[in-house]
Amino acid sequence: MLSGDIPPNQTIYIKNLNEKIKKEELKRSLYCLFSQYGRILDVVALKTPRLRGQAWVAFLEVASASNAVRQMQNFPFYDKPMRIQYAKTKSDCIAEAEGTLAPKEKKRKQEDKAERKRRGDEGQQPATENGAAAENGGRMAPSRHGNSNAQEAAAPNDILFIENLPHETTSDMLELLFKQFAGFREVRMIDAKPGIAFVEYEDDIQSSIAMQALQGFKVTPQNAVAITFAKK
DNA sequence: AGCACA
Repeated sequence: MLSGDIPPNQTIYIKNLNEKIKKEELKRSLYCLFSQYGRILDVVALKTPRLRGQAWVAFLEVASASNAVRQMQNFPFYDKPMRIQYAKTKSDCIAEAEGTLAPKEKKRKQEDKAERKRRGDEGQQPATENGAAAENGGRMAPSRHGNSNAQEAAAPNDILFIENLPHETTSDMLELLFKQFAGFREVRMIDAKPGIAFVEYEDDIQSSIAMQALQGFKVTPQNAVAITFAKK
């Protein structure tokens, strides 16, 4: 398989990320970029020597991860093509949601060994863990509009396709809305096709961020816009 | 290249 013989997983593992990007920004951008494929439970990125340039994005559904692996393969992100695979193991946030989060003793492997070596080592005791603590603080908030796209998702595009607009909408109105996001280029509408529009950005990262931010935005109480990438 | 959850 292209995905390198790793079985499907709700979490994707991304490598070849630009290591110059700060951790928080990287996580936010990954969240924006990938939330088009479905609900994201968590984004993990560490800057330790062994883990920099890599990240994990945990989805609620495996189908989302599968679409992401295919569609975003080699996507140029901060000038470097992303290499995406399924993660090899289950994310803690998912185990936690399933109620199967392992007690946190056997977690570290290398550090564990190092520590044992350092302190002459003794027998291990199965310390009973308190499984009742339900804390999910500090995690990234899930997307408000659950995007359960279990099927095909359009490939990223610097042009967005906007639907469900009121027929009175003008391109000036849309420009007001979309130009608040970086990289905005222009709005295009077609007289013969009311209710839709195309909005162009400088690149697909910018357009993704705008999409994420404005997805489901209510232009009127009856008109929550639906945004997808335009077909190439 | 590198598969974690501080």
